[in-house]
Amino acid sequence: MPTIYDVARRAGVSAPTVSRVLNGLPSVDPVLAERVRSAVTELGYRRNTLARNLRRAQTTLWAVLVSDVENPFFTALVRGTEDVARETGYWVVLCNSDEDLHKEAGYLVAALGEQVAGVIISPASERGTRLAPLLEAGTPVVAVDRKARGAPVDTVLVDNRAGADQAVTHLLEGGYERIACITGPQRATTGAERLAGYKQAFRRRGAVVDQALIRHANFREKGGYQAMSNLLARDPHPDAVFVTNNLMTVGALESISDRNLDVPDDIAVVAFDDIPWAHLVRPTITTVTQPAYQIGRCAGELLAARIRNQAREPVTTVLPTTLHLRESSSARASSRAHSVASFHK
Amino acid sequence: MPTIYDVARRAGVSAPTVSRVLNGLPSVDPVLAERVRSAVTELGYRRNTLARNLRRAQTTLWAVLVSDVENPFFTALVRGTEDVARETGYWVVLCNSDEDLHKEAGYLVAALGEQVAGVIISPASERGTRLAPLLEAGTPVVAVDRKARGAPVDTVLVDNRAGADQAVTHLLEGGYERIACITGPQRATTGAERLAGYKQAFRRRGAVVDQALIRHANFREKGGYQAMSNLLARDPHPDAVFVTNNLMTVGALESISDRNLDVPDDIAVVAFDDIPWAHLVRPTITTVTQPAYQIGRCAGELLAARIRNQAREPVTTVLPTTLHLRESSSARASSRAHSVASFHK
DNA sequence: TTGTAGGCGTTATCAC
DNA sequence: GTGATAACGCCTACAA
Repeated sequence: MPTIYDVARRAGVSAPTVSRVLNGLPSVDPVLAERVRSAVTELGYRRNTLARNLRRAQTTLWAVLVSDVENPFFTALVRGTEDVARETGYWVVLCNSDEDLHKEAGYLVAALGEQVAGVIISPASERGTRLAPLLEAGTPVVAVDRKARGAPVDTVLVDNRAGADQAVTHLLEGGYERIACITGPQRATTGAERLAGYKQAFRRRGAVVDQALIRHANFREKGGYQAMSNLLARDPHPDAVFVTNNLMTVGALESISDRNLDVPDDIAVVAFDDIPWAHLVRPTITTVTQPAYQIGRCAGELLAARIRNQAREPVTTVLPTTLHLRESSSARASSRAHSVASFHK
Repeated sequence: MPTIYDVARRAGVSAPTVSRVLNGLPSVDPVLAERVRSAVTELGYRRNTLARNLRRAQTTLWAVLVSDVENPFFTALVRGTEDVARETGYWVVLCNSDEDLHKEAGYLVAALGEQVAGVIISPASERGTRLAPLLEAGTPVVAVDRKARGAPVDTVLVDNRAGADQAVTHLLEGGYERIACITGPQRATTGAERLAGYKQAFRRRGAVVDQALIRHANFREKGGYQAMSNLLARDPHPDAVFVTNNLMTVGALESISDRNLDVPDDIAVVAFDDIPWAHLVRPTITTVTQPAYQIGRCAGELLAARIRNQAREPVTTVLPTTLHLRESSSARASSRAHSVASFHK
């Protein structure tokens, strides 16, 4: 494997000059630069990234720490980040915290050790996620999807409260009365804020929130299933449910199906997050969708900007959600004929 | 940031001894080892991975190059690999070739430059994917999901031909006659082998393959949609279709739905790959499922084994597929009453 | 079992 | 604008 010295010898220059050409520094004689470039191609020289990393005390890696790689929301998000990374010359290391603070902590330690150029993280916990060591070491960090407390970092979110409020208001206006909420772990801000939006919708209409209809689960299919089963065991059971993420919704729908209940006749469903291939699911599901890919892109751009300028004040970008009305939440039987019609375009 | 020398000084030993303790080498006096360990914790020392990488001329990264990060098959596969990587002390760098040979080539060059410890790849092309430079540099490579020609590498596959044969035989036995096939790009072995299995099913029954019912698409939803639309424009249109991957199946189902055709009454559907949340889709889809997570684990284990022993002969592991009979392929009207019953458990 | 010496390939610093 | 020199932090001989 040729080194920078082999190139230098062949081009008749010194090693630092080769380095300058390789890094595109302007202060090099064009003639020498050209000699260097041809020497590089002749020898088939490739820069040793490892040596470069050591010398510069930094890699060209971004660590993206998501809560669940198998959740399509995060996959789409990562795709957005990945595209920005490619455009700006970075690699994306994808890590999966599994909503597990220990696993997450392990990855954060590793990211620090590898001296990654930056970290994008959906914190497993608002308070429990320890970003301080990274920040103290000067590693740029962007929080995504969820807030991180006590750490002034760039953040990309959606307006969870407003999105949830809109979804639940839609149910209230449809005539539903016993509207349950299946939300995520309390330590994640998404779980908390979507629950807050749920409550807000009631309050604005002067309605009372029934705490007995609120469940906290783990953002997974299984958690959604259990929470829904638990809710359906009540008498009377809820006539509608707002589920705060996509995977829990799948579980909730299974539970409803297992009891041979009909959506929306027996129970209406509105979900936060997109359900991939929602158009193939019957009935189709009303959702609050987030611009996942855009969130990832935005986080990537903020990270790239912070790497360029460490001093900049941290910013928080809030992207909008969209309520997609579909069959699972059509208005109650009394007024359904009218409402359903309006859902067909 | 303390270095190995700071630790050495504090522990009253030399730097190499610290290194030995850190790397768990046995030839260290237990007393000294203990002194080193406490010095490490007292100083909050963390090994500089970059320097280590340079010295060892290797990283602790695995590059996993998949054809489509947003395809749940690959996501599940990556989870399997990731788990093995964690168990063996590696990081997974996830790269997305997007079935694009140029993008793939770019990542392969980068992997070489970063001196990753190993590469797991689902080659975008049987012949076009250039693994030679990696292999010449001594980088362990495992091909996954698809074969790579001209490169003797460990490989993890499923029996695509048998799986496809089984699926199509099922349709033939159900009384379907004009069975179309939507398969992937010819350069990917999965596309070719599943098509071969389709043809094999016909031949074994002495039936004739109608080339006009075969379409090649890009393994994406859109490709499946277009191919299906094209097939449905025929008169008479096919009475069944075998689609060779999950995303194309989604597209095909959309196309069928757009024409207001009924599955399986107007056209039966059998898909290769699992459809996530297949149980929520109506009608439920008959699928040939692959053990995606296991494939990923297996690839990870082969990679770890090859890193330990470069000399070992390359092996190919073939995992089985499973045909899941569901509603979308129940036997034709003439005999449906009987067959449907057998599908309900 | 432990320490000494040297180098991995690059880039930063400083003269010139 | 260019080159000599040193250093990044670690690990692997080899010698003791």
